[in-house]
Amino acid sequence: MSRDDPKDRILEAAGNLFSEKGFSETTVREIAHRAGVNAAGINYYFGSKKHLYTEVLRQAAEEMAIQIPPEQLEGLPPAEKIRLLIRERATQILGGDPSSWKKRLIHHEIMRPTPIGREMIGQNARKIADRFVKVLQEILPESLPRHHLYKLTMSIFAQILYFYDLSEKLPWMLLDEEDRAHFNLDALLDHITANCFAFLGLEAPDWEKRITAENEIFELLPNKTFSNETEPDHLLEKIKPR
Amino acid sequence: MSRDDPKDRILEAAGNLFSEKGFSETTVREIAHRAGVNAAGINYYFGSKKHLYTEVLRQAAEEMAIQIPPEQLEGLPPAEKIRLLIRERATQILGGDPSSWKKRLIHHEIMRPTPIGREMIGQNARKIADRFVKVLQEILPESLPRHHLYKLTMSIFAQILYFYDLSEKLPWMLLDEEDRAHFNLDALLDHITANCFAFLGLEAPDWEKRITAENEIFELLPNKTFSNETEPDHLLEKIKPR
DNA sequence: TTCCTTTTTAAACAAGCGTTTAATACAATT
DNA sequence: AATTGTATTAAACGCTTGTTTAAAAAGGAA
Repeated sequence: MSRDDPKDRILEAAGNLFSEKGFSETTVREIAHRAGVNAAGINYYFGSKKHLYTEVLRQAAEEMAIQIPPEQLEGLPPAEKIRLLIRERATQILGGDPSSWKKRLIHHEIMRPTPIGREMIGQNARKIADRFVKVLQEILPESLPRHHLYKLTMSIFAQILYFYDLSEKLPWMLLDEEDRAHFNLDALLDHITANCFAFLGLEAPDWEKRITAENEIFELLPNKTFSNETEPDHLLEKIKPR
Repeated sequence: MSRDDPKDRILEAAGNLFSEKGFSETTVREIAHRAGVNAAGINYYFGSKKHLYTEVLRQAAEEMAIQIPPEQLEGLPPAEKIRLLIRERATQILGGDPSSWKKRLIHHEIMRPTPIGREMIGQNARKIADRFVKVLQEILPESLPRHHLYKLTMSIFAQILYFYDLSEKLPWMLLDEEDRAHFNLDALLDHITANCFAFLGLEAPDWEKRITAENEIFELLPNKTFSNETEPDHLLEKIKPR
């Protein structure tokens, strides 16, 4: 991971460009230029543009696969498990280092899959969804058909992904500066959770009290930058580096 | 709109290809071939590939702008207004002719805007969102900050868009053939509405009774293929223990 | 040094792109 | 039938793409 290894420089440049403009809009010459290497170097190190993309995508998927260890959830009341899972996903996608290209790339692949990433993302999404469904089954009556659980899970994913997507568009969506400040990670997480809980007929837990307890768990996640002591980061600032 | 007018044939072919593969992945030669004209014909009729795209996009946006006339909403209880608005959006995006490229193209532009379509879509989305917010304001206490209304509106949009997106991915998401059958327009609309109502603390209306009344309104919308003979899902009744 | 391998580069390559050109075919009007 | 304006086409243009080539540079080991 050294800064002057050309291979790493290429990966870094490619990750940023691919995540911003997609595969086919990004040219190898552009990547090479940003990485400070000759265009031929990309084929020298990675064989082809496609191989480079798969490698970049692999790295991104790796980071996205990090999750709360199942043992941490053992024993908790189901309602809190749900909240933690929602928070895990939201933190994974809405939180963390906003300048990291890995989140953007995954989001890119979800929204418009390339043949290269389709399967990789699909399997991953399926696994995460099943984790939600399993917890939901603990709460809801056995008799409830499974598709209801999937729908609710999809609703949660939808909101997380869409709010991420929206953060770039807030300037024209919400003109009011003050309103925009309320679209930060914490607020959105609470909103999504409240939405889910209301749907399930659960009492909304006392957030403030929970948050300190949760943070003990989230400390363990390497990716976390979930701050609740500082004034919450404004999503807008966090996302668009340029 | 005659079938043998080359201009219309180009528009039709371009609409399909653009909506499937996006702007830059689609070549003018491909469009020309599918339209049965010479590649030069595209520039002859539309000036350039970009001009063709804007024209195609304009047609798509036109269809998407069709909405329930505001007079139809006058006098209805706010809860029903919301349900109608949700239904309007869901029908617009999830319903109708699935083979029509117009929905796909708009969805494409929302998910990954091109410079050409960004503003067009943005203004439209803003208008629709404000319509939701205005109705929500009738229900909720004055004191409630506006950003809550926007968040809820975004949640509704998120679910509609995501479920549309998901429909292509269901084969790997839900392996079970039977489960998949429950992801139809009616079921999803009920799910989204129930979700919204639960969040607002509203009683879920009696769907069956409402649906006949609604259809009188939806008859007026040209785009509708909303079937109410199928058994609607009583998601809320089954779930809500409160 | 010399020799051999690895890294880096400028240049060229073939293919595909959107677009232009100029010649042709068509249709209607005179 | 000749003319005029429109529609259509094959061919070519200029440019960019990803990739290859072959030569130069760099780096160690002997």
